[in-house]
Amino acid sequence: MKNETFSISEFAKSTGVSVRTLHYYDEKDILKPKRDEYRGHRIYEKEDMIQLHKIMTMKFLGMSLDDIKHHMQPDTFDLSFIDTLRLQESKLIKDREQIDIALEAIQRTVHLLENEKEVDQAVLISLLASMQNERKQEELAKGIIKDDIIKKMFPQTAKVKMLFEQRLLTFYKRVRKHCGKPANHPEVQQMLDDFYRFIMEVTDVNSLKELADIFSLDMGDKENEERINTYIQEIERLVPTPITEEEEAWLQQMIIDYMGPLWDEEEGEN
Amino acid sequence: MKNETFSISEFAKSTGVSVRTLHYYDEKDILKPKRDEYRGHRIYEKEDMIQLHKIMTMKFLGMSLDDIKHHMQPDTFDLSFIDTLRLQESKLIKDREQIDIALEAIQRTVHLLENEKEVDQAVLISLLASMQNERKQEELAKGIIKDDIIKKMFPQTAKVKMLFEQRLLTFYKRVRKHCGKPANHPEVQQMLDDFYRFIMEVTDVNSLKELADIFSLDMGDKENEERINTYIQEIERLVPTPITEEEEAWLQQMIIDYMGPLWDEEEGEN
DNA sequence: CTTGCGCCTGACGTTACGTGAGGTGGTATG
DNA sequence: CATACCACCTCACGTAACGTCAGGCGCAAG
Repeated sequence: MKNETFSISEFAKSTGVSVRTLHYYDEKDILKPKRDEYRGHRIYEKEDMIQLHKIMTMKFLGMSLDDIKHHMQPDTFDLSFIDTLRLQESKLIKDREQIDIALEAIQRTVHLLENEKEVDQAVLISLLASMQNERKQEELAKGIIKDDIIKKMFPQTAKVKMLFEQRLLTFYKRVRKHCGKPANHPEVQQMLDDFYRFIMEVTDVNSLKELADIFSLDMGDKENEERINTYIQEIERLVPTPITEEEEAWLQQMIIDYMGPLWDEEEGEN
Repeated sequence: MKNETFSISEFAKSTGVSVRTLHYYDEKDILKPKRDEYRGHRIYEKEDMIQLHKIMTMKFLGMSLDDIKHHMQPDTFDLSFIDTLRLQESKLIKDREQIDIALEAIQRTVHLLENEKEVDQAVLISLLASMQNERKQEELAKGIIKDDIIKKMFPQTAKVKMLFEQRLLTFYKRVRKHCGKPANHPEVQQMLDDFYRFIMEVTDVNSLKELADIFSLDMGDKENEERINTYIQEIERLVPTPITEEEEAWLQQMIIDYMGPLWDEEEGEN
């Protein structure tokens, strides 16, 4: 029946926590050992060891000291402890998902940076911003764009995503490089050709026309117009444009010049 | 060439960050907008929007504001940015591993709590503490115990672990229940029989004897003795005993009484 | 003239401790 | 006996990234 006691430093060493931490737990009424009446020194006993292990265990599960304090009184775990565990579980799962998203974004970014020697900062930011909320973008798009196009717009595997990004990146590079040149410039033509092929991998001409119709907003449906406007605003808020307004205006003009004939051509066929 | 500007609240709304956060970034020299000379109001411009997106992106990757500040000056990402990303990556991977360990522990605990109606707190703490550092325990054991036994002692799949724990749990329950009864009591006998079978699933009689020899410490090898002592201390520090000293003493006596005959019996066979 | 709005600065609260500073009782050494 | 040192005590500030008041200013409407 040995009644072993420890001074605070002994206790700290034998449990592996710091003296300061023990002070803190005492201060916060989480673990209050007996005191030497005269000198005020803390005296830890076996029972405190068990309590401390309980604390460490709950901390390891990711619980806050406030939660822990709440579960320290009863001698057996009650039902509320299961609830707490379940809560912790879902919290941890969420955390892990966030980490997974960030990790994928990092890996994709490193990949891009390694392959392209000089990457424009604005473009990279835009891509990363886009990665941050791919899911949210997909959610938003669901009300506006057809399901089968969405599926192609948001590829599942990281590999395909990386190809996607590589292409966007080189496209923006060329926009920046050629901005200001006339539409009939051969390199501009080449750029637009490539871009068109890229788009066509994701959709087809008819769907594209549909999309253009939707976003041109010239049908009288007020409610729908509202919805589409907020959609565009949301996307703009989530993903910043990687090109300047000047470049954007130029690009828009180029696309109109480029698409015009194609449009009519298709129209003629029908 | 419209030169759009925003007040702080407009800017906050259109980017989705709080006014206080913008104040904070200004204070910390991370994002300092122009000022209205007279009233001192902050004036945000398009350029600030891009900068803020850059900040948000790096934050999303898990970087600290200090790191972010460091990468805010140059207009293109330099090589040090890749290094930072790599660093972040390994940090996130570590975090995720911790989360995985905690999640598995939670799931195993919930499983136990659901199957056993009343779980003793001390036993549960002991199990959870053990889960926290399974890897470390395994590392420690490597210097002392034979590899093939280690493999059986530390099962890989969560399922087997849960079976393991269930058994330990019921065993401790029975120890607590029968403590004090004589060795020839039928229920005690049953308990010891079950325990013996449990042990035999992990090892065999010869290895068990070896283990007993090792831990009895009666060979003169000082150095080895030292190693084994520190091993035992480490394990005791990591995993608290879920039973009282009284129960432990009783159990030890029961085991000696139980093993004695078996020992001799085997000895006689050789 | 008062009220209210949007903005400003300053300051304290948050979590789980780390890191001193300055004071006390008990012991080893000169 | 004086002194140094040790282990302990309490008090208090610092950390990261903001949230949340509190008090004050310029400007517009009632």
